[in-house]
Amino acid sequence: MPELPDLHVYAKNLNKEVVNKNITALKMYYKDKPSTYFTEYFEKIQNTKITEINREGKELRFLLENGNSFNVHLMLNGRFRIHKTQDEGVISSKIISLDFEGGNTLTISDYQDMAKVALNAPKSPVPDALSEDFTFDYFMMQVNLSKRKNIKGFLIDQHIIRGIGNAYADEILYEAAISPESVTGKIPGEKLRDLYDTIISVLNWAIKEIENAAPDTINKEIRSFLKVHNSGITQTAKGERIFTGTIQKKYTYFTGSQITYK
DNA sequence: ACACATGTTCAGCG
DNA sequence: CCGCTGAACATGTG
Repeated sequence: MPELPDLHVYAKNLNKEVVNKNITALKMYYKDKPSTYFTEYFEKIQNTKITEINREGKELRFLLENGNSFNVHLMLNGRFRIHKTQDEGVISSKIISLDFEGGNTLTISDYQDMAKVALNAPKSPVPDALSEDFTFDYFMMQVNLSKRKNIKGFLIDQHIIRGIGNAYADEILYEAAISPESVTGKIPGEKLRDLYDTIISVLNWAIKEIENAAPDTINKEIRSFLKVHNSGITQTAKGERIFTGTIQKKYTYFTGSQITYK
């Protein structure tokens, strides 16, 4: 559920809660895996400290004082919680927990069991949408490699750009006035420049909105400020009627003011 | 009570 | 090879 802006805020707030506290115990709750599968995790994550939590695409990377790291991907329904260690029994669908000195525990839970943890994951070569590596030249190179691809499919493809999901793809395309049914290679050059700039501005705008609405959150879904991808409204602030439909297998919100290039 | 919400991987088709 | 489609995962929130 969370996308780049949500995860950005979660990472910032998790830093405030768990950095520089000794990890006294690691607990892993995976089913269908022998306990030896996780021996390495226990060796490398316990009795050290988290020094920094960074967001990379839709994952958070936890850097440890002993030089190791682990990545967390929440997938559709994963959730971070911080609670008293003694309250672990009331949390259901646990994936992994880290107990900290002082009596708090960070738990990642997921009722679908899809959230992923990866020890010492290699850095992805694909640029994050808000990283310096995501340049206009890179963006145009990828456009030229995917000329026949649907533009919404292009934006949410994590092998092209990391971090954009279903909701923000709709917001970006609305703001850039490009229909989600457009074909990437048919969009004119100046609109591609707009689109590139809009990706960055919409994501940064959303981070600010979420920080204002929920300054300390590590798991809330703030979506009510979205201009089109919003089930609570039937028209935009400009009075455009909002249509919905399935595009690229994803439930999509759009308006008639967005131009289709195909 | 019920609509709505999301990401990834893999197999298969044209 | 490229791009699209469906299946599977399963329940919380308002």
